[in-house]
Amino acid sequence: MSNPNHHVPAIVIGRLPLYLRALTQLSSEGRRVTSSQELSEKLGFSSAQIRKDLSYFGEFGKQGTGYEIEFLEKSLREILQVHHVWEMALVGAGDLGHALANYDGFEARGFRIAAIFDADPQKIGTLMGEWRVQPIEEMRQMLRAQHIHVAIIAVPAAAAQSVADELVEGGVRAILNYAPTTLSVPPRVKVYHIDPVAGLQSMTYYL
Amino acid sequence: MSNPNHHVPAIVIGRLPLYLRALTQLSSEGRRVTSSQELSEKLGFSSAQIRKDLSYFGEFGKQGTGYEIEFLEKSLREILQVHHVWEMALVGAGDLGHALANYDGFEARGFRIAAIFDADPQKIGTLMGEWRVQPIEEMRQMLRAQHIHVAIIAVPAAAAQSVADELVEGGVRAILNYAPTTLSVPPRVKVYHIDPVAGLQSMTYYL
DNA sequence: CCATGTGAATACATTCACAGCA
DNA sequence: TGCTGTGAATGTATTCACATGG
Repeated sequence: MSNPNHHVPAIVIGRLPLYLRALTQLSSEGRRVTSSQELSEKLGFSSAQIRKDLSYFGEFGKQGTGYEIEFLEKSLREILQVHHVWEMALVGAGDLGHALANYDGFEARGFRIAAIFDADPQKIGTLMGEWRVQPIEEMRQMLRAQHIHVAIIAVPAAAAQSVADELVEGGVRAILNYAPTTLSVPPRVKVYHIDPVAGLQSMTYYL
Repeated sequence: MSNPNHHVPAIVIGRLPLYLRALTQLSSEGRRVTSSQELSEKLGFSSAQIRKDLSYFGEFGKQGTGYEIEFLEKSLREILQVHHVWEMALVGAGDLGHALANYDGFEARGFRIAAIFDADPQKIGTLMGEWRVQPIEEMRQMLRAQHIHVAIIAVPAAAAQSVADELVEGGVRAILNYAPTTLSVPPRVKVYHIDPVAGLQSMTYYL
């Protein structure tokens, strides 16, 4: 199947960033060509799965040879739309917000923090990394003015839903949610939830 | 199926922490009883799925009534083995490590940081939250001495694999990995990987 | 000959729909 | 009656295995 106009399962989309990450690592090691077999070993998915996943989007490999790393990397970046950089709003200037503001891994992978917001008057106007913390009251209009469509929620659980509502009002369509609570948003808005404790709990089951 | 000695799919285990989180929220609101329907609305899974997931472990509800929240909460905590608190090692005293050290959401959900390690001589001996940063050279024996089986990796990608190797040597069997790289560990060791950028990339696909 | 790309087969997960019981 | 618990039915995902072509 090489018709890109076909429905691609969400679970496949979720693996593409991992393929991309592995390819970037390989190319940083100076490698030029790889195979579904090698990626399989690095990532822990079967080689057949990798080939099938890629086949949803076209034919990227050469039979008998494998995949040209740079080409596949570029293709995946375009598929995931991270060939250009997305400006993000970061909401929450606590410890987590601070760590995210200082994280240097965003830009190379397609994201950049454009503004930081918080509700606490004590924090507004202070510097966090290279940004000055903005009042959340101004968030909606700034999102609109700067055409920001991606945001990170790093506020306590109790505040997360109202922040999400504001983000949606401001035109945000992708939310990375660090608050340990389920958000309700319109269907056009995507939410990716990060809950480290849930991850830990699902491991202790096996201990 | 009410025989607990049956194989439970990993995907089911992964949802239990979310059920638990929702139940804790409900009970903190003073609620005593809930239903698969209500949990379904709060969490976005179908009610049939919630009932079937729970049925792997026994019968927790009353027909015609629903689930007694406190009882189901307690049962899930026991299934996930978070009815007692796990001591954790945190490796990496950077910004992320700092945020994790100050995070107050671990303890109520079954985890506590017991020690923080770093390789940077500048950081060793300094205070981070309530902990003094320990040299990574001493990590292995401290893990053994304190019977620590759970750890968090919050170091740069380049250092993550060697940290993981040390953790495994020290007897750790569950690793929460924040480094953007795949770890290779023996099969008895569980790894839960957190990659916020991968989450963002899987959302921008849809924008 | 080697590794891709892919239909077909298998395995797994979710939903349906209803019997059974408070 | 109302909601659980669960076999059966359906729907999805993964793996198999091989034709294809560099």
